[in-house]
Amino acid sequence: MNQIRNVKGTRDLLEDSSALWNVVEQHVRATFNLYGFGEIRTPILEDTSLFVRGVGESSDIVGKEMYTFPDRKGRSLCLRPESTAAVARAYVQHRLQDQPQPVRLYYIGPQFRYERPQKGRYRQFQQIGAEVIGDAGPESDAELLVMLLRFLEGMDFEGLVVRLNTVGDIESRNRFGAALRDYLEPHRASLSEDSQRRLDTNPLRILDTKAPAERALLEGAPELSEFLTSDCREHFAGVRRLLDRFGVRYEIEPDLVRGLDYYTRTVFEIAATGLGAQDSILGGGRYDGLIEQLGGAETPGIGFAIGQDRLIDVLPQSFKDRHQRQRPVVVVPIGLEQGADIALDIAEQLRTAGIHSVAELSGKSMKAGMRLASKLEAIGVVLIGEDELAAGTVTYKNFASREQSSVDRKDLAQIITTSINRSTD
RNA sequence: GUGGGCGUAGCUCAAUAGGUAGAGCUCCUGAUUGUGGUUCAGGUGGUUGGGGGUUCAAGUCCCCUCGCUCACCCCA
Repeated sequence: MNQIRNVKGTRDLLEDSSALWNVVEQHVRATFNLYGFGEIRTPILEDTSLFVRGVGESSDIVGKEMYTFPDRKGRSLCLRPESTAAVARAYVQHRLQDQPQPVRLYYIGPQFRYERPQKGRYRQFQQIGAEVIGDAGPESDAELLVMLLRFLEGMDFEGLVVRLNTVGDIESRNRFGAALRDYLEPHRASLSEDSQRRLDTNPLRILDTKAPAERALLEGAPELSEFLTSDCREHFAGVRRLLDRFGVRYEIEPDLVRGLDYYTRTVFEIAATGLGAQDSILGGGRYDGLIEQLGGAETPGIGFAIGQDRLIDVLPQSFKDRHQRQRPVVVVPIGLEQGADIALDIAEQLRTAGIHSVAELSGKSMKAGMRLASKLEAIGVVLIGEDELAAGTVTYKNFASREQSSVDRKDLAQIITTSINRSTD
């Protein structure tokens, strides 16, 4: 019989890693709240047309990577491939324009894309994202990046550089797209199949090609920066001025264009080393036309998404060390009739005092209990046998010092607490 | 979707020119009846990813298939 296993491109996070995920998520909530962001939780299942309209038909995500299927009544649904479009949908649907603007939201949740898995790329992956909707100024762009860096630095990341670019507004993009098409059209035959298709659907995307021949050809191509409207130039200059003011390190990358069609003006990403080919840990940008595209009023917005799986892959060791899991006290009964009951009583008493504790319930030998305690890396064990039971005491053994003493049951929690505090000083 | 590498115990790996599967770690038990983590002894655990073929004989050779992994592509 063949074993049932997890679906390709998904994974189980066992205790060791899920603890780390939780720590990161706590750090997200703490930091983002500090900047006035509230959490939004949107469904994993959405109407397929949300992404067709929001992310764009010419994008690879919508074109070939979505988990799309008809439900029992034939409606086309999909597992969300990203969350910005869903947040924008919620903004329109719940009339969040009637809230004080801009609205600041963050989310943490799984996303799904049907791709060939590899290092740092999964079919179910987790994104941490934040969106600022309803403010068009460069201040929002800068503030978002400042928050992002505070978040990363809070986890001991060092030397990260933001890769920054502007792709202009719709008008700039259309003018540039036309010029790029005119330039490349004579060379159409020498372009890759993908690039030929993009020449018709979205010429901008050809800019980030890696094919050497195409890169060479692009050397002489018109540049996006020459087609920016004065508003777009001003906006980008504003973003840069503010980033300088806040000491954010960035590099301008003129060829940075992102794969989602909704991006306008500011786009950015941060890469990390140690991730192989999938080295981008986060990406984002402005999407001033998205809300309108989804049926709302003309409303600007900007956001980013962090790949949590990748982030955790490169999490600095010092941060992990600071968040090791709590070590328990193990309560071991010795040859008692109702040993498990009594062990549970004591463990429960310790928990009331806030001490992480585990009762040994197997009823095996005391040795087995002691072994369990060291497997669990316990800070100590509470032993209780006939003598202790009769005297109303227990024996507490501190594993670090190897000292043990007989203490009254009512004093146990207090004694353990002070011994913990002493060792962490 | 395309290409490379790899599938032997829970994990990391052995197995001479095809000869009937083994080690370390983990886990469990024990080393005079109430003391772990070290040490020692013993034990659990595999239809060698699956199917077919060649052969007296296949983990080993051939074919198919599945899975894992890395890269392209794309992106987080």
